[in-house]
Amino acid sequence: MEYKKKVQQLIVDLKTNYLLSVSIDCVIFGFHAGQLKVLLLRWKETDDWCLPGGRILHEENMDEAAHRSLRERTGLHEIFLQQFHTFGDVLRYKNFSQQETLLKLGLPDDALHEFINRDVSVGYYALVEFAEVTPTPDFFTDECRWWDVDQIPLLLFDHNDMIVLALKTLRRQLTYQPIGYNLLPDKFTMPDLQQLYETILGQSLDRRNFQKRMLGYGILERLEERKTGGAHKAPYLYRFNKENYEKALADEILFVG
Amino acid sequence: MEYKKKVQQLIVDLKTNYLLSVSIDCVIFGFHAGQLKVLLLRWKETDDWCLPGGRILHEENMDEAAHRSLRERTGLHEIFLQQFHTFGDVLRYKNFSQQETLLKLGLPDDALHEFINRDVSVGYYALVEFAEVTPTPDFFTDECRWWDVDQIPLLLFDHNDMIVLALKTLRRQLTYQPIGYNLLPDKFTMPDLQQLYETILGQSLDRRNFQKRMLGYGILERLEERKTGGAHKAPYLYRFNKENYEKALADEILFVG
DNA sequence: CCAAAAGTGTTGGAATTACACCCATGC
DNA sequence: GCATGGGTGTAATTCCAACACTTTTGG
Repeated sequence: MEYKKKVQQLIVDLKTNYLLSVSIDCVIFGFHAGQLKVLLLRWKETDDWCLPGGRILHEENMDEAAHRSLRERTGLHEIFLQQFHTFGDVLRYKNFSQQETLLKLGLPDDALHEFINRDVSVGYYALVEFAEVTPTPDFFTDECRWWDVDQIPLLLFDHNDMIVLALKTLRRQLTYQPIGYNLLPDKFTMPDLQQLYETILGQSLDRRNFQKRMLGYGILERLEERKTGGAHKAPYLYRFNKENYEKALADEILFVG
Repeated sequence: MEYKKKVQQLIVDLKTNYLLSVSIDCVIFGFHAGQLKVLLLRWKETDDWCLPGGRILHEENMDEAAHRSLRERTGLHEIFLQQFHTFGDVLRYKNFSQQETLLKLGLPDDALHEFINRDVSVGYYALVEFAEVTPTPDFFTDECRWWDVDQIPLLLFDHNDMIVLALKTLRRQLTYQPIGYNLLPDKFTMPDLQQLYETILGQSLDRRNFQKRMLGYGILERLEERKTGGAHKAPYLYRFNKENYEKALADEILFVG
């Protein structure tokens, strides 16, 4: 069988070209229609969803491996990517019927230990611009799509835990670093930015105070243009001042919270 | 040669019983005489120092592996231990002459790739009570001792980077979580606690404001006793209220900063 | 009795929160 | 013209930082 052969080949490839015992999992956050979203993959022939992941080549930095995996799943090149935790429990492989999966992949039972080892997995989270992503499944999956962060189903392995912790880390980061450069389009309105913050934090903020605060950090440039087409008063458009934005990222000032 | 044989045995042991490609490094902080200290190991027959580390057994949770390593190096059982970053650059193995090391260990050149692989390393930091530690070298080292955190020499691998980042993480943690339970003896004075904070933060704090703040969090219990024997006015002794302390740890309130 | 450390409260300023009115646009 | 959302400033409060005097103890 052609397919079976390909899987065997893949396993050999994994064993020879990649670091053993370590994998990478990515929580890719996007923002659309007032909702924070996460990109998930569905395993072939199943209803089982999981996070996109990858492995590390022998001569490759771990961060580069994460970027590479992300590129493959989203088509994006320059993305904000950050390690948030490394998961090393033996029991990570819950919610997963190995037998069943092997069956579906058309593999013999004894391929089991070749296929799913006990790995340590390094969790990264990424912030990407929703509209620019082209979700792309990999060899083992046949669907890749966005899920609302508050409607995630039961995932394979410990991937639900990963999303929870990634979100927690993101919220914390929001309190000492600016966020938005990687989640919003180039030009955006103040209400857009506020909605992003509110969505991530899960609470509403005062419009006027929020604006004062954001402008106070000097990371925003107001453009001459306004956003037209809305049913109401046209809001100004803003753009991030990349230089000051980077400076704020480095300084780790207290932001919101 | 007896020694050589033992090394070969160790390598076999590593390859069969432990996860490949993943290691653990621990930055163990202690506090003594107004100084923050880190526990370092010196490689046999060299002046090369490095952090204590370990590896993960196949059926062992990563956190347990870290605890086990720590137990072996310090003799301590219940320690505060926290993962802070995972280091995955290919160039982690700087400041390290493999040739030289193999020579000193009395191993042939071709043992090189068996011995030092390119690993991903998970960094943990620990907070321990200085007085209760019994520093213990391992097989590859013949000295284990405390170093002042601001007098660390050039270490093997990327271990200097690890200490810097561990300290940075510790300082950040100090701003949203209480610290002290694992670094101070059971009973301590307010000036003791303040000195700890000042040492970690690297800055002096106002005595009165500090006390107000700490008492405000309700994590301290003042005892009837006072610390006698000092040349001056006897300060009160305090003890952490474990329950409230744990609650504060979980709540992640804003503390100092 | 003097030096050195510890105990304790108050006050002023800065930062944060709360809050209200006017303006533009599409229907 | 009206409903909806966007733009803007001020007053009240809270939080934090600065600060000084008294007490105890050993020498």
